[in-house]
Amino acid sequence: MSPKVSDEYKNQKKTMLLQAAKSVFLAKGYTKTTMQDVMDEAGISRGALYAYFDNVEHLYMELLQFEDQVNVLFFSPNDDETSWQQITNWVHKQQKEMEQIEQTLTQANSEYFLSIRDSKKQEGETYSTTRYDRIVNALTVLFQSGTKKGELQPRLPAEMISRYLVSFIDGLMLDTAHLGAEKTRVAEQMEALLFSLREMLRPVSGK
Amino acid sequence: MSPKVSDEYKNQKKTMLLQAAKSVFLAKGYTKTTMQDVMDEAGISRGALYAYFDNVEHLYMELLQFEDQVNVLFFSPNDDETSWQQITNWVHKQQKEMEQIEQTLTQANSEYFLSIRDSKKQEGETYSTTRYDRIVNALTVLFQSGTKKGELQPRLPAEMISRYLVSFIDGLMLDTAHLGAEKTRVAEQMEALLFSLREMLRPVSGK
DNA sequence: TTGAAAAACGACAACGATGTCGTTTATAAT
DNA sequence: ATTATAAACGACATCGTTGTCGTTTTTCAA
Repeated sequence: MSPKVSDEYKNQKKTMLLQAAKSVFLAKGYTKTTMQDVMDEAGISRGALYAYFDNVEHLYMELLQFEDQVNVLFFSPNDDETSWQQITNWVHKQQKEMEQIEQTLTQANSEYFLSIRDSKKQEGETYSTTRYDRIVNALTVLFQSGTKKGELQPRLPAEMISRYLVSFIDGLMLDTAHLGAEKTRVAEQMEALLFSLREMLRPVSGK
Repeated sequence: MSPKVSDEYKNQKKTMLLQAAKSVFLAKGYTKTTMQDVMDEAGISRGALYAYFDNVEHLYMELLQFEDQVNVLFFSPNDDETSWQQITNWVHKQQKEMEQIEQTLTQANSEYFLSIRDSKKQEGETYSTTRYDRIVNALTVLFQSGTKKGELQPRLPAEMISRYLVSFIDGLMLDTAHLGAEKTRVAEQMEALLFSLREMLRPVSGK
């Protein structure tokens, strides 16, 4: 008499299921994906899948958090690069993501967040809120530390610039998700973004 | 022996159905809306509704075009205002829309366009493409005519600025649609936008 | 090797939505 | 009034998805 599999086994299995789910979400987006799809993709039974996840929404939620976990690391304090370099790096990373948007959860993410509207009004503090705040905050901190170090001389409040930046990226991602990277001219738009950021942040030259 | 109702009657009825559909879409968004919902809202039978619209997607498509019809008028050539005034007017109009985003089809629009992904890849020229091009073009023309009149001295290509502007607006609308206008600080972000536009377009002062 | 407990299975009932189609009702020309 | 025709109705068969639950299989400790 005993519990039957290690907790590690269960974690591995869960991760496998999340991988299967991810490839379905990449192919079909969030809204059109069903539990059935995930079962088929994972080659697992109905009962087994439901033992791990209650429904598609929970499934996506867990996948999202799992993926976010990986991406947190980007904004670690970094003294090798100037603040402006860190900013342009981040911007280019976003650009890369858009240029291969088919291999990205961007579209599914948008669908997911849009679908939460009803559930959200009840609660108030949702993961999507937290997520938005987190990224805005990370950028704000970056701008502020750059300012303290004398590398930036912002002409607008740091937080305002952060939000502005996030809005632009979200919009370009959305448009690119359904029109494609060529149609939206991702590369050009990124130039325009950097132009704007330079005007807002005034990075001191040479730094 | 004869046809039974005037073609005008049918148009009126269609418009009524579109109104009913609109109020459902406002309440439930695109994805969650069913033909049944529209029947209930319109107080009409199944057969009648299907006589006018094949399915939800067609229904939304027609609604979208109907609504767009109304909004085309904004960019008429206008000599009473400077180009910069026209631009700020447009920006403020967008702001208004976001501040009452609950009464707006913004959310449903995003859902709708995101849901088209599969159908789109086949065709290539979809309404969403046309729509994007139309707005980009309208803004580009506005910037160019302002430049010719000597009211603007753009530091980037007009079309680049247009796309950039559209991306930002789309992003802020998306974020506002699921976080609310207070959370995203719409008003502040619009300030930041105007700051950027001023730097990009260099409107000559006094004009 | 055995047996208890957990994990995996898959049949099934229930639901909600879809699109069709035979029937009924309303319209307007005769 | 009559009648041909179209509009409106709503019952119905169908489909895909969901979540459950009794059964079978696997796992590991004793």
